[in-house]
Amino acid sequence: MSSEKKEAAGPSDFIRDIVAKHVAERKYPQIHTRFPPEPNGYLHIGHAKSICLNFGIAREFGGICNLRMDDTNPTKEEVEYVDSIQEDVNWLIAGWADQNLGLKEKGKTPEMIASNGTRDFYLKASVGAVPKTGAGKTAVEPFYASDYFDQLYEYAEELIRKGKAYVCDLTPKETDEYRGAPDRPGKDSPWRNRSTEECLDLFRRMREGEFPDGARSLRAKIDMASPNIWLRDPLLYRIRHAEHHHTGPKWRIYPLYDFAHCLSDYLEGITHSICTLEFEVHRALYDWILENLELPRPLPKQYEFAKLIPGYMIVSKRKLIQLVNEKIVAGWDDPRLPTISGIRRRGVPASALRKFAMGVGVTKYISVTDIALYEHAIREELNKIAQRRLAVLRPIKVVITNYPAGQVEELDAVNNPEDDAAGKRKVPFSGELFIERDDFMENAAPKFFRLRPGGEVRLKYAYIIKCEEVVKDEGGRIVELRCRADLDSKTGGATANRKIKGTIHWVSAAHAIDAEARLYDRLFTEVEPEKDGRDFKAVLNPHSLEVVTAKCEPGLRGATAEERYQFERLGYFALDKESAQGKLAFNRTITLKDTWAKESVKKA
RNA sequence: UGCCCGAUGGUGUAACGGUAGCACAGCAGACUCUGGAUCUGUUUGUCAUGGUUCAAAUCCAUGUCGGGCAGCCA
Repeated sequence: MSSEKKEAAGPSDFIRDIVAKHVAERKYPQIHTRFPPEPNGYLHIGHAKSICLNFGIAREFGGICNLRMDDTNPTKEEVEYVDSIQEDVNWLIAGWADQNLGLKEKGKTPEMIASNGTRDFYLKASVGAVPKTGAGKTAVEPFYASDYFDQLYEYAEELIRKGKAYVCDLTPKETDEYRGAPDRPGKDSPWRNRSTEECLDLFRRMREGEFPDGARSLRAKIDMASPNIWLRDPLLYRIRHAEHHHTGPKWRIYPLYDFAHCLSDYLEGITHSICTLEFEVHRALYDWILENLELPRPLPKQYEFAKLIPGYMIVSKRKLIQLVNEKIVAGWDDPRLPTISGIRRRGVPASALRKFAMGVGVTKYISVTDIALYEHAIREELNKIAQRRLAVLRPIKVVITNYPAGQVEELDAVNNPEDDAAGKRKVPFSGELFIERDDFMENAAPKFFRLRPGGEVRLKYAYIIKCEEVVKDEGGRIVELRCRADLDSKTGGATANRKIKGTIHWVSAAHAIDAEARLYDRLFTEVEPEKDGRDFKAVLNPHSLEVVTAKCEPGLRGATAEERYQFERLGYFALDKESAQGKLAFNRTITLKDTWAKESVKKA
C-alpha cells in the first residue's frame, strides 16, 4: 500500500483490522461505537485517545459513535462533570467527526420494539447534531446509562425468572469471604438456591426501598469456582438510598457496571464496545449476561486496548482531584493539567491533540509514551497556523545611538513564513527598543550568535546593530545597551544582504504594550511521577509556572482567543480566558525547539 | 504457587510465513533575517532457548520478564 493510500485509509491497528473485516463481511448494517465516560471527573488526555479511537472508527467506517454517560453510581457523579464532558468531546471532535457523533432526543428512553418476533428495547441515535437548545432546534443530549434503569430492571427480573440470578442476603464482608481468592475457589452463597418467586419478591421490595444499603444484593448465578473471579456470582444490583444526578430520587437500587454496560451497549445497538485492558477479565461476564438474556438482535462485542500513559503527567482521577483540591494547580482547567480542558486552555489545538492521540497507535502493550511525541504534534500543528509576533519576555533596553531622535518607521513583518496567504503587518521601529536579556552576553561563549560587546546582530525585519557600550547601575546590573545601527542594512536596503550569524527579536520601547505571559512547563520532574508508589508531590516541578510581564508589539492589542501566536524565537502562545480589555494574558502553550539551550547545557 | 493478557532500537509503532519499515528523540551536515521551519545523511531493535519450515518478528513448545483480576467503583 502506498503511503498516500495509507494516509487516506486512516491508521491501522488490531481493532480497526477487526472492524474492517466485519465491514467486508457485512456483519452489521452499520458500525456503531460509543465513548462512555463516568461523569465523576474531568476528561483527560487518556480519554482523548479513547475518543479518537471510537470516533475515528465511526468516521473511517461510516458509522456512529454515541456519547454516553456511564452513570450507574449516584454517589460519585455530578452534573458539573456531565457538562464538562460534553464540552470537551465537542471541542475535540469539532470539524472532524461531528457528523458521526451519536446523541439522542432530550428525555428519550429506549422504545419497545419487536425484533424477530420477540419483545425488545432499542434507543436510536440521532446523528450529525450538536447539543442545541435554541428555539426551533431539536434538543439533543448524550445517552445516559441511567436512562435505561427501567429496562435494566426488567432484564434483571428476566434473569431471575430464568433461574440465572438470585437475591443474596450476605453482607458485603461475607460476600467478600465467600468469593475466595484468585488461587482458591469461592463457595456458594446460602441464598443461591432461593426460589424464583422469593427472589422476584425480594428484588421488587429492594426496588421499593424496603431494605437498607448493603442488606441484600442481586447476583448472577454462574460459578463460584470459576478461575475468573468475575464469574463467581458477580453482583448485578446493589441497594443505594441515594439521589441520582439524572434520575433524581426514583431509584433505591442501582445496577453495577458489568450489568449496565453490556446492556446499555445492546440497547443502543453498539457493535464494537471498545474499552481499556483492565476490563479484559470482565469480557466473559459481558458475554454471559447478554447471552443468557437470549436477546433477539446481534450482540455487541467487547475489545480491549492499552490505555495511554504519557510521561511527566498523572492522569489518575484521585490524584487530579488532589491537585485541584489542595490548590497545587488553579483548577480543573489549569493549563499544566493533562485534562482536556487544561490542554485546551493551554492553547493546544484540538487537531494537535488528535494527531497525537491517533499517532500513538492502538495495541495491547502497556507502555509510557514519550512526551516528545506529544510536544512534536503540538509544534507541528502550531507551526502551520500560528501568527508570528514580536514580544520580549525579559526586556533589556537598547538605545540606537545613531538613529534620528523621535523617528519612527513602520516596518514590514511576515505573519507566517509557512503560509503566504497570512500576509504581512506593520511593526513600529524606533531608536529605543527592548530586546531579550538572554540575547546579550557580556562574556559570550564562542558559538553564541547573539549580541555581545563589540559584536553585531540582526534585528529581525530591521537593522544590523553593533553593541558599543554596556551601561550598568551601581550594583553592576546591566540596564542599557548602547548600539550603533548600520542604517543601510534594513531589510531591502543597500547592505541588507550582509551575512550576520544571529537574528533577534525586539519591540519598540515607546510602542510596546504590556501583557502577562504565563510560562508553563511540565508539572513533574520525573517521567513517571508515581513510580514505585512514590508521592507525586515530591516530584512536582517548582518551575512549572513562571509569570512575567512581556513587552509586546502593539498589534497584539487585538489578539483573540481563537488565534494562535508564535512569539518569534520564544514559543507558541494563546490568549487566556482571563484576559480583559487592556489587560492581556497569554499562556505559553509550548516553547520552540531550542538547539542553543541544548548546546549550552552540553557545554556546562 | 489460580486465571487472563502482553513483549520489535532510547520512545511510540509497522511488517499478518518471504528485504525488519515509519514517526519521535539523538547525532552530523546543508539552508535560513526565528539557533524556528525545511532538507540531507546517520547511530541504535525482533525477550531467551528449542522446534516446524526452503524461509520465522510472525507458527508451536518451554522459560524469563512485565501487566491485569479477589469494590455492593467504573
